[in-house]
Amino acid sequence: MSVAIRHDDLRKRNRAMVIAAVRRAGQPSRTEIAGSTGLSHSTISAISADLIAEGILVETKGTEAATSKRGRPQVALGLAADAAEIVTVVLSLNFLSVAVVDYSGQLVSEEERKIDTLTMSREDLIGLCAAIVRRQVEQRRAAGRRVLRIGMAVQGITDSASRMLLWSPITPHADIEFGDRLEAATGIPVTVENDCNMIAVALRWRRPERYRNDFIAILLSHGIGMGMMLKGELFTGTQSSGGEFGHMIHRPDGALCRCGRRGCVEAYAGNYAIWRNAGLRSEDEAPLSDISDAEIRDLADRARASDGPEREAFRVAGEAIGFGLGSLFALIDPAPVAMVGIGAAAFDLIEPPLREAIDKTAGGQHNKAISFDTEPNERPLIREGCTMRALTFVDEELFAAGLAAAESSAPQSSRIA
Amino acid sequence: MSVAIRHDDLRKRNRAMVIAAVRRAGQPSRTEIAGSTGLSHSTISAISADLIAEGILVETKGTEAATSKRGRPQVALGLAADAAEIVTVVLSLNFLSVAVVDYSGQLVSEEERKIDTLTMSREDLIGLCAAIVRRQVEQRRAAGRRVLRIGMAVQGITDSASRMLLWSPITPHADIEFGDRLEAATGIPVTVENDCNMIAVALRWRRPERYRNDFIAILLSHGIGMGMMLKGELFTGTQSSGGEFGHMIHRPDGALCRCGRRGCVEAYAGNYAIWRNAGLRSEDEAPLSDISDAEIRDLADRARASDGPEREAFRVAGEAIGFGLGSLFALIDPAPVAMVGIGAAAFDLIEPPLREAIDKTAGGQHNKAISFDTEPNERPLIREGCTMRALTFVDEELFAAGLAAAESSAPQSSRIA
DNA sequence: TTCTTTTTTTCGAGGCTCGAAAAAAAGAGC
DNA sequence: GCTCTTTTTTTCGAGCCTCGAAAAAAAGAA
Repeated sequence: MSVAIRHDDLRKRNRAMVIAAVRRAGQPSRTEIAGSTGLSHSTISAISADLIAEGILVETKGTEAATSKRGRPQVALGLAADAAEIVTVVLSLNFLSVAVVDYSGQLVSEEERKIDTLTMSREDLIGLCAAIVRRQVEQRRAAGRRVLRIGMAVQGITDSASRMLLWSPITPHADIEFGDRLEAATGIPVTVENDCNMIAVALRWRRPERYRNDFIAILLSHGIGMGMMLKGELFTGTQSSGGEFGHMIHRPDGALCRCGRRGCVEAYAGNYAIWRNAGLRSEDEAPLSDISDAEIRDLADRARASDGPEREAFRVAGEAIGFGLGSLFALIDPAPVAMVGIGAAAFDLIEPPLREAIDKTAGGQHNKAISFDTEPNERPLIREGCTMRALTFVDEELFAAGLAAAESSAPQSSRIA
Repeated sequence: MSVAIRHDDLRKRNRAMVIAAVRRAGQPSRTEIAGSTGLSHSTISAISADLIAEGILVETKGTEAATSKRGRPQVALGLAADAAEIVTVVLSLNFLSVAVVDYSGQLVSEEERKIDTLTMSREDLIGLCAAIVRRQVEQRRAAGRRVLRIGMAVQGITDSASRMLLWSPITPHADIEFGDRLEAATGIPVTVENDCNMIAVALRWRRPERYRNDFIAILLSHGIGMGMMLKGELFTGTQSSGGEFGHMIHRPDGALCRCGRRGCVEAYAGNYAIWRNAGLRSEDEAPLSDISDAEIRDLADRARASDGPEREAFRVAGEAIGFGLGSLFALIDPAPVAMVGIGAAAFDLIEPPLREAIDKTAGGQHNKAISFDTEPNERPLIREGCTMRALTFVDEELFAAGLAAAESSAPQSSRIA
C-alpha cells in the first residue's frame, strides 16, 4: 500500500506545514504558526530560519499596527514575492488567457486573446498556446525571474497523468497533448486540469468559512461542469478529471446532448438546451455551438416577464439540475453548492424547480439545509484556482523539499549563505 | 488543515507499516518486509523485535519448506493469534450473525439467529444484539482473551461519527444507536458501518489483483446497495455511509420506491421491483417487504424459458442499473464492478440490457473494457470485510501506537519484559 | 531606569532511521 | 568432518529531527 515514512520526510513535511501556514494566514508571526501547526516554538524557529535563508520567506516588519501590546513585538513572516513565479493558462470557448503570478500570489502580467477555438486546427491551437506561454516565460527570465510551474485550466475532460485534454466542447480535436507540448516549449513542469476543478480550488481559498471540506461548484454555461471537494480533497475520476455532472443521465433516451448521447443533464440545462427549449425547437435538434451570454440574459428577462416557453425552458433546466443533484446527494450526502457562470445570473428562475426536484430525491429531507450561492463570472475564479494550485505545487514539491536553490538557474546570486 | 507530523508519529507509522505487511503477506521474513515497506533492514529488525516482545508478532519456524536455499534461512513472522480478538456483528433482513475472530483472522466462534427484524420493537432489536454480543465477549474473557474491537455491519444508511443506523429497510425504526448501546454493554469500542462498504473491503483483501484501488461492489438484493473503493480509500458520504447508488434517480417521477420516493434505481432493479414488474403490477403499488431468494430464482428461470413479463422485468432492471452506472461512471470514470447477492445469480439476464444502457452513456465508449464479476452469496463477504476492518483498527490504532500492553486488562501476565 | 510581559532563539536530551560491519546460520565442496 | 559461500539478521555509531526548558531579545509600564 502506502510507502513507509523516511526520516528525511519529516523535515520536508513540517517545512510544507510552515509554508502552508504562511500562505493561508498572510502575515503570521512565528508564534501564530506554532499555534496553527501544532509544532513547537523551537521547531518553527529552526524551520523559518532555514526558509528565510533560502529566500522563500521574508520578515515583513510591522505591516499592520499590531502594536500597543506589551512584550517583544511579533515579527510577521510573509512569502518572498521574488522566490519564484508561476504561469497560468486558462483556455475556454473562444478565449485564451495567460498570466504570470509571483510567489506571493500577486499578478505580474497578463495576456488575453479572443480566438476561434471551434475552427482552429489542432496545431494552431497548441502552437498559439505554446507561443504565448513561451514568450511570457522568456520575458520573465530576461527580468531575472524564474518560472517554476505552469498550470493550465481548460474546459473539458482532462487526464492528469498524461496531461492531455481528452475531450472538450470547445474544440473538435481530441487527446490534445497540452502538457507535453508546453513543457517542451518552456522546459517547465506543466499540469493540465479541468476548469471546474480549479473553480472549486479557488472557492476554498476565497471563502474557507463556507467552502471548507465538502462542497460542490457547478458551472452553468454553455455546458454544465462541476468541481467537487470531498473531505478536503479535490474529487477526480480514477483516470480523468471526472466529475462530469453534466453528463449524468437525467432522462434515459431523452434530449440530444452536445456529447452525442441522449438525456444528459446538460441536454436540458446547458445554454444551448435552454435556448432550444425556449424556441420550442425539437429535442432532437443538434445543439448550437455557441449562445452568447447576452442571449441568455435576454431569455431570462423574457422568462421573468411572462409565463411563456422561456420560463418553461428555465423550469426544465432547474428540474434537470435538481434531479442530478438529488442523485449526486444520494452518493455523497448534501453539501453546499456554488452556482457559477452565466446561468447563475438566472438562478432566480432555476432555483424553485430545482428545489422541487431535489425534494423528490433522497437529498430532499435536507432541502432547506442546502444552501446555494451564485457567482456569475467564472473566469477570475478559474484563474485564481489555477494560480493557487500551481503555487501549492511549488510550496509542497519544490520548496518544502529544499529545492529552492537546486532548481535555481536564475541569477539571484547567493541568497543562501 | 492537516496536523503536523510529530516526531513520535514516525515510529507509530512504521510499526503500522510492518504490521500491515505481515497481515498482507501472511508469513513474510524480515527481509521481505524490508523490501515491501522500503524501510531499512535495521529498522525492520528493531521494530519486529519490539512487536515480538509485545506479543503482537511471533516467529513461526519453517512453516513452508522454503528450504534448499543456501545461506541463513529466513525466519517467518506471523501475527500472534492470541494477541487480541475482535467481534463482528452482521445485521441484515431477518438475520443476525455474531462472530469472534482472533488476531490472525481465524474464526473462533459464531452465533447465527433468524429474527424478525421488520416487526421487532426498537428495544428488542437493540437488546437482542447487545445480549448476544455481551455473552460472546464474556465467554472470551472467561477464556482469558481480550476482545479489543466490535465491528457491526448493517444494511442501511449509517453514520460513522455517531455510530448510528440512520435508516434501514430492514426495520421501521430510525436513528438506532447501535454503537453507544453495544459499547455500553461491553465496554469495547464499536464501529457501525454499511454492509456494502464491508463487501468492498472484503473484495480488496480477497482479490487484490482485481480489486485494487478503484472498484465498485453492487449488492443486488431486496434493495440495491453499493460499496465503492476510490484511490484505495473506501468511499463514504460527507456525513453518512453514503454511496446510495440504489437511490439515484433513474426516471424522474417514475416507479414507487421502498424509500417512499419515485424513480430510484432500486424501484426498477430491487427484488421487489422485479417481482412487481414480472407480475405486471402497477409501478404505484407499494413494494412488498420481503421476496425470498427462491422466488427470484424462480422468476429468473421463467425469464430464461420464455420471453414473457419476467424477462421484461429483468430487462428493465438491467436497464436501470446500466443507466445508473452510466451516471456514476460520468462522475468517477469506469471501474471494475462486482455484482453481489441473489441478483448476481440472474446476471445473465441483467447483463445484456445493462450493457446496452451503459452504451448510451458517457461510460459507453469503454463498455467492452468494463468487466463484471458475480458473487451470489453476500453474507461471507460482509463478515469478512467487517473482520478485516476491525483487525485493521486494532493494528493501526492500538498496536501500532504501542498500546498492546496498556490496553490489556487480560490475565496474559507479563509477556513484556 | 527598572520591572513586566511576550516573542524568539539557544541548547542539550532523547528518539528515530540508516548504512556499514559484524554475527549467525545454513548449504556446498572437498 | 572441516572450511568456504551465501544469505539473513543484528549491532553500532553517525546524523537528523523535534521537544522542553532556559536564556536572550525587545518592547511597554511604572
